[in-house]
Amino acid sequence: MIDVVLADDHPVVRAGLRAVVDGQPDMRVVHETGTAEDLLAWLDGGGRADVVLLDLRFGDAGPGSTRLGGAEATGTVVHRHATPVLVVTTYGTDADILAAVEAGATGYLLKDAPTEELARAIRSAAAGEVILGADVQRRLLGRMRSPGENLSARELEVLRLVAAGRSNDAIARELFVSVATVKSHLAHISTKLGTQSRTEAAATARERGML
Amino acid sequence: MIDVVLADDHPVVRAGLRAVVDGQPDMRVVHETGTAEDLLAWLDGGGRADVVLLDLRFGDAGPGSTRLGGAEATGTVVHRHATPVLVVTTYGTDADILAAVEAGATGYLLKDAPTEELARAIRSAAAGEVILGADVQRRLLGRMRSPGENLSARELEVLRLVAAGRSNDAIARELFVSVATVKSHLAHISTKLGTQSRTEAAATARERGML
DNA sequence: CGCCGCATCGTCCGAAAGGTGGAAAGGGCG
DNA sequence: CGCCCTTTCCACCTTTCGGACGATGCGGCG
Repeated sequence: MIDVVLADDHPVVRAGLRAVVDGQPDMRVVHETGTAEDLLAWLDGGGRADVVLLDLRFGDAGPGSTRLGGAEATGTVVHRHATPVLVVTTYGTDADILAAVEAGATGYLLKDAPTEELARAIRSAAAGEVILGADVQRRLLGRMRSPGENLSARELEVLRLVAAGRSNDAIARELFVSVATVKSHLAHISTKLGTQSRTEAAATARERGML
Repeated sequence: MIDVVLADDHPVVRAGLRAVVDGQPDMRVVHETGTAEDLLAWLDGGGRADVVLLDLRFGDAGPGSTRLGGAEATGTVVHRHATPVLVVTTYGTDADILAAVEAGATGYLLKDAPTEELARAIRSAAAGEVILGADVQRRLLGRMRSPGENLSARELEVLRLVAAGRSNDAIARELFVSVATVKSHLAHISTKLGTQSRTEAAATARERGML
């Protein structure tokens, strides 16, 4: 019997995951929670599980929230409790997936995966295997080819303003530097991202979840 | 007894909605589907329902897909079958909500709404009342102030490509028109959106969920 | 029928952005 | 101590954009 913990802040999705798990003869839900804190408290309090199903977008509500994110929760669960974490989320940007995998997630699935694939993934995770959905793997491979993300803090700052639609001049005034500096940063950014223009750089940044 | 139809392309979410509905003594699921076409076919074939729970992001997969979107499906269901549609979706941009409401949706909820609120919304929808979540109402009010979105189909097409980082020249070749036309469209777009540059227009478009 | 919105194209010109090739100052590291 | 990276800045030049006109044809609407 595989003991599963559900960690998702959407009640509906939680109910759906429960329905899938309960529909399998060889697994059951032993705990269900809507916050990362609660999940960790339960595990710290002696809770035992074979697999944790976790929404990566845990606590995504506000920018000022001090709540734990899905990636941090994943890392803590994996390292402190040696429990496999299967990340199940709705939309997956490249950065999301990478963050989950780097945090030690055992698997990554999108919520539109068929229930049968989900059940298989849970069994694999419980057995310690690393499972990534076919589309996820494709994304990761495409992602690896492009070196990306060696951007310095300053460059990222500039890139963010570019993606917000500011002109070089506006960015220069906002960062208290000259236009030449902004252009210089932008040139470096485009080199690192392999883009041809500011707009393309902004689009790429968004696509990779770097904003 | 309230007869409910589930229309969502995420199996997990569908299972969750079913669990919520089945947990209520006064309602039941009479049909469940993952595509808008199937939903319409079922209704056209004589299927009767008191409420349709529908994911707005129906068939959001590819740009080249000929599948029906959630908004179109909503409009068809409401007008052809006089059945209340309760839109339940994960992330709701202003444009999404507006599209749903304009298409005639009876209600709009986010998936992170508590199950009890969802059940209440279903009863309200079945009774013909229009129910919008508190946060949704707040968004709508803020949305009304900005004029926006009188963009023509062609202009939107151009805007999408701009947001994807294409140059005017690339867009012109992609749409089989001259660069002058692209610039003309772009000028109109910036006038309508009140933006000063292509990048700002792209940023605004994203913010308003027009992509 | 005229008017308006839409889509298409054109020219001209100035402004913005991008590319090239520097340079200088500071920090970190072997 | 040199070496590299980051950040800052400069000048020069080319490409691209954006604004300001105008012009055509089409379709809907009163």
